[in-house]
Amino acid sequence: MNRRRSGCPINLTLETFGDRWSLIVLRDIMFGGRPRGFRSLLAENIEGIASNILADRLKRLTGNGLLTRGDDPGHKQKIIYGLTEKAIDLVPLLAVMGSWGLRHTLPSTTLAIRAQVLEDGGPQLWSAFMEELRHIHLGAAAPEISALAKMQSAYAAAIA
Amino acid sequence: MNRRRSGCPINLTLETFGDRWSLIVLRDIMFGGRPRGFRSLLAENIEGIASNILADRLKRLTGNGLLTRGDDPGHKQKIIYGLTEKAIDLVPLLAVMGSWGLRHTLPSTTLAIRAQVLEDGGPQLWSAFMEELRHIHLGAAAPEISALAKMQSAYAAAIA
DNA sequence: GGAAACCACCTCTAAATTGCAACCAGTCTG
DNA sequence: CAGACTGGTTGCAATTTAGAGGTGGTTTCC
Repeated sequence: MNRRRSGCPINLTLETFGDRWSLIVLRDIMFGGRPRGFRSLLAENIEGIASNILADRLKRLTGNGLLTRGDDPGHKQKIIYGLTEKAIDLVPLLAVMGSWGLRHTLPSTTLAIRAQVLEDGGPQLWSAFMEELRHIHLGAAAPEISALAKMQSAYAAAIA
Repeated sequence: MNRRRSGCPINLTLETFGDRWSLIVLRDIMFGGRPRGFRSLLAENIEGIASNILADRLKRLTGNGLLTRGDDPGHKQKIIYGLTEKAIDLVPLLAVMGSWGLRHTLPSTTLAIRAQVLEDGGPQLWSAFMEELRHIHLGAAAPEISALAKMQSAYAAAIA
């Protein structure tokens, strides 16, 4: 039972996912384009997260209402992690973090593309992306614009 | 020499201040209304930061170009920490974090006011706040609108 | 039907970080 | 010149992290 350090909303947000890995895990699920299993999250994470850290964060994030744990109908043992509305509501935060990183750090050109698309698209694209995530993770209707597709094509264009 | 985990802008941002205390320290200097000294930051921090942690974070943030260390002309020993442009550029991030905290955590009513004012004011008020911070910390001209004054009066109104 | 691959973690260990309380030397104030 | 104030530092215990390897069960392939 960890009592809260203070009732400041910024502090409470920080207490929820203000460590070096939680947002990385959320980012991977968010931009991964589908709900994800443990192995795929572990293998495809570019920062090389350790399996015990990943297990711990998935547990915490699920406990804090940011992730859902679902069964895979085709595999009794497999667990599928999906985003909740609370996590989807982090899209603006991730977008703003990406923008700051673009301006004040030296990101690799290919990995910067996603952040650049979100910055250029602005709040309107963020909303479309959130709709898309509700479609993917919560079963809502598919939106007209696919932010993920925009990022994909921007990435493909940059490589060519 | 810690080499970076990846070139993703979100990750790089996280590596810069993605721990439980860095943003708390920045928040205190940002909303404190003036450049701040060590003792004042230590004594007025509501989360009860420890002095060694504060010293470490001030060192790191200064090293990362987010804070400036200035002398106090009236006290040879005193050091005044101020924000750099890089840190002032975090206003949107803090605002968005505050908004998320308002919606998804249970902040105390008085401490939520600041976040609420920033949310209601939107990007336009954020810009005014950033101008104000440039005035306070970088010696730029004073802006017409004072976001800090808005927060103050909203706070006063809420108490009455 | 047996082997190999895949599944979500768990265990162990060492290293790093955190939190706490006490302490310090120089500086200004009454 | 005593006491309060300055920005820290030191030592220590507890927690967290990182890395390597292992576990028990499931599904797939031949």
